[in-house]
Amino acid sequence: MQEKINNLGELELEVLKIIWDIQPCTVQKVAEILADRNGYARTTILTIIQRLTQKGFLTRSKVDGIWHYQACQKKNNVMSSLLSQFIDKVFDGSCSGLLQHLAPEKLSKKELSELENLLNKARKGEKK
Amino acid sequence: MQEKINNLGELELEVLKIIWDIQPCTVQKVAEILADRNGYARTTILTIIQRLTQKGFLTRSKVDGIWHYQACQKKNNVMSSLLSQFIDKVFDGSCSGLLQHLAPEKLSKKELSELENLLNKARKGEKK
DNA sequence: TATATTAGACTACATAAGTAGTCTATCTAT
DNA sequence: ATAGATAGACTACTTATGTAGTCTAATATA
Repeated sequence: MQEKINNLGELELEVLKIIWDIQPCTVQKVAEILADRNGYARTTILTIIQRLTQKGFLTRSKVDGIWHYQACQKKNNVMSSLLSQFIDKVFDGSCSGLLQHLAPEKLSKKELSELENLLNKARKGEKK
Repeated sequence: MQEKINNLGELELEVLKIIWDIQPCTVQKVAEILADRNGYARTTILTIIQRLTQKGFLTRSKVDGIWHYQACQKKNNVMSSLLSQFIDKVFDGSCSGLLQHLAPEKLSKKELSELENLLNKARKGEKK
């Protein structure tokens, strides 16, 4: 169902996340946020956004002479895809492997109930 | 507790995994396995193993004039570290995020019981 | 011993990603 | 109209990683 997302660097992902939150938005806006957080130069963010656009993660439209960007892939899809690729690469596709390395003592209450939820959902669809 | 492992490429990890399995071993041995699987040149694997050694993942000792390699970091530690970094980077450190993206319908029976196990362990240590 | 094979060091080249500078076209305000 | 500020295109440099070749030393074999 999902396409391979092998080509998404760390900063690129960070920028993409910001855009998911505040889209539609300008380079300027994203740059401000990231400059505050990490002191990146404006043109660094510009470049990243340009690359994200090329790679098909963003679209843009001009409003009053300024480009406004929007994500054109759903956050959930991208996240799921990243996760499944990670599981493939690190745990040879086995969720087991991953699960064994999730430190139980680090899970919060909220996470615990999510876990329970996941388990229930899975049990339900089980049978076979 | 664990050091950052930011510097481990995909092929490097693949090689490291093989070495965890068959160590102590020679470049030759690893190269054979990977040549079969993916047609890599012998020297490609040599290079990867050299880099892994530099990066502190492997040690070597000469036996009859030939280098034998061994991992010097535990597989479990490396895996955990990779996972936690991934969670940091993709899900902003939240296991929740990850859990929500684990597709329940993809979990096998074995994985289900592991999940249950994890949940129990966590519940036990909960209280606070 | 001359030759073929093997192992390893070193070099090299490509691509992706991080990072940012320069230059140019606007736009805005004096 | 001119000067400073803004936005964007382009270029550039760096490091990590994938990929593999060349050259040399050592070993085995004919």
